[in-house]
Amino acid sequence: MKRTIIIYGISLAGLIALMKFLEYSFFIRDLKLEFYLGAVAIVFVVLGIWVGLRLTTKKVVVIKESTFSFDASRLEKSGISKREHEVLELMAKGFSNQEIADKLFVSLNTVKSHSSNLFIKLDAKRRTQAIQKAKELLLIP
Amino acid sequence: MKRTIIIYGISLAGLIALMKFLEYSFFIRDLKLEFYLGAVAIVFVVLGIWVGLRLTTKKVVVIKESTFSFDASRLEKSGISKREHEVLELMAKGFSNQEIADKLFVSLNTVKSHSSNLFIKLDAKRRTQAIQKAKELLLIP
DNA sequence: AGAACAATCATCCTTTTGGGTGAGGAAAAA
DNA sequence: TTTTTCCTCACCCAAAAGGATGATTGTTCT
Repeated sequence: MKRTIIIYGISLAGLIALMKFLEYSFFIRDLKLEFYLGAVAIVFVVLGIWVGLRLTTKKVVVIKESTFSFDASRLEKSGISKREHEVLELMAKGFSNQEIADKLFVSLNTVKSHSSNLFIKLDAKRRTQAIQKAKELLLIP
Repeated sequence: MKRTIIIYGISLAGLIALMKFLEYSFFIRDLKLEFYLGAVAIVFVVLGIWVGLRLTTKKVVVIKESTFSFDASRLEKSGISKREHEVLELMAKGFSNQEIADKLFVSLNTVKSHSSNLFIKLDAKRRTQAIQKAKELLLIP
């Protein structure tokens, strides 16, 4: 970030110096003003685009994280029920079965039942594997 | 994409027209050439930045999906060693500790040691939570 | 050379997870 | 009205995961 600002500042200073030089050089007398202005415009457009690219590089993550649409058709096709899906989401967030049970106001055994069914439907042996597969199938963000 | 090009083209045409107008207007005679050039440069830098932002917004998703760079600085900052990172990656793929041990040609106890250290460094109590946090920190894809 | 760290492995113990099985009630589909 | 599906819960048992602690062997930094 700091490097970007420094590079940009140096480039700007260099271009201003170039402008000063051109202003009093023989070019200004030979070429038309329009061409001179056009050249300056093009240079600064390129510079602006470059700066714009630099500034946006970091936004990538935020945009990607926020856009996830729950597609009901994908859920139906996998045979996972709503309750099972809720358990799956909390699992992926790193909660234990007991914590999930508390959040959903059901017993620990119920959560275990849901998770067992999930593993069968997702063909997984562990919860981490189930999460991984569910993410591949875009069932969870 | 097409709209961006059209909008940019129109803006450019408008600015060229403006330049033409200014060239023959009274401003050109009153103001110094330097100020005129400076104004043009600023306008085109802003335009360039705007174009640069437009061009990158749509590419965002593609870039995120395909390219994940392991940033060594992020690893150092988190205090996670290479071996621990390997274990973390295999964990996230859904492998059990025993499977990870087999893949890395070490004992089950070693994997458990690494995972315990990981949980401390990531401030997690379960492997699912560790995976979740590691993904947030971009330590794993 | 000594300190610090990474990687390896072990033992003991507790908690969590997962598999198998069964069962009751409510809601939806046949 | 049956049948099916979903949600709920229980019990038992086995496997996996996790916590605490300590030890050995290299490598790297001071």
